[in-house]
Amino acid sequence: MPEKTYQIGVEATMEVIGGKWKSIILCHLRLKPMRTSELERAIPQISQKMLVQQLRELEAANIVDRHVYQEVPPRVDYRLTEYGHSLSGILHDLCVWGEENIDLRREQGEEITLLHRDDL
Amino acid sequence: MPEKTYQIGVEATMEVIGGKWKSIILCHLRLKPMRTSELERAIPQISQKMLVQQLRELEAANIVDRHVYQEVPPRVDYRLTEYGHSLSGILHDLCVWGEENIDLRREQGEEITLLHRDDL
DNA sequence: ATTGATACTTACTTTTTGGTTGGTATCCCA
DNA sequence: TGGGATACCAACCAAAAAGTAAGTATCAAT
Repeated sequence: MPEKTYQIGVEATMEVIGGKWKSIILCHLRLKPMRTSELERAIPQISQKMLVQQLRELEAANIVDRHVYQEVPPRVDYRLTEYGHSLSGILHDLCVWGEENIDLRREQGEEITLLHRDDL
Repeated sequence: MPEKTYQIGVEATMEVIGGKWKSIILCHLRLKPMRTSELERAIPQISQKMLVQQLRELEAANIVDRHVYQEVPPRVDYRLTEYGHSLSGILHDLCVWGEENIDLRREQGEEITLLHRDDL
């Protein structure tokens, strides 16, 4: 087996929550389980392909659990696993820091808007 | 001016610390100011180009300050700005979570190594 | 038999990110 | 006069990530 090495812990964390979409998805799932279509509505810019792909990667990392209801029409939701919840504090802090960053930049004259402030 | 919009705070945060290198650089600078050559040694996989490029972007975001000493041979170091320090807690948590993630994966049989555990 | 709803899946293209190589600039010192 | 040391920059190319569009599968209701 080829050995994988990291220089510093944050590298491993960023493999899990890095990229354009994973942290956004996780910030939503942190608050409640959500169906595919709900996530699509909450993250309007994401394509179906990226949503599914990122969810699969989060499942593989044991962060997200895919829950299938035995119903017709089909129904699935996604939720943080117990291990996934260990990211909850970090995700919260990332959201809050970003909100403050946006406030600051707007005060400095940047044209910038935050649409949905999830007050957590 | 074209208005920039975010759906959720974490998007803005990830613009600042996202990508392959920024969080790693910041985790080092969090502990002490460092010279270019020191950062190169601390992050052996990074190319000069990426190091400089990422530092410039962090400067532009007011996270990192470039400090030039008036000496020959030239000497420069980089350090977190006061605003940059507001990320310190998050950076610490990202490192710690990653270290624990690596431990867990090794316990589960993955061939995986963390070279430098900065005990903070 | 056709449509509607949901949740994917695949093939293909574009964009973004990162890597390599080879350069510049400054000044001291031998 | 020509290394050596440090920091940085530019041109070019490769690889990875993300976007688009269209198709599959299931089963119920009409």
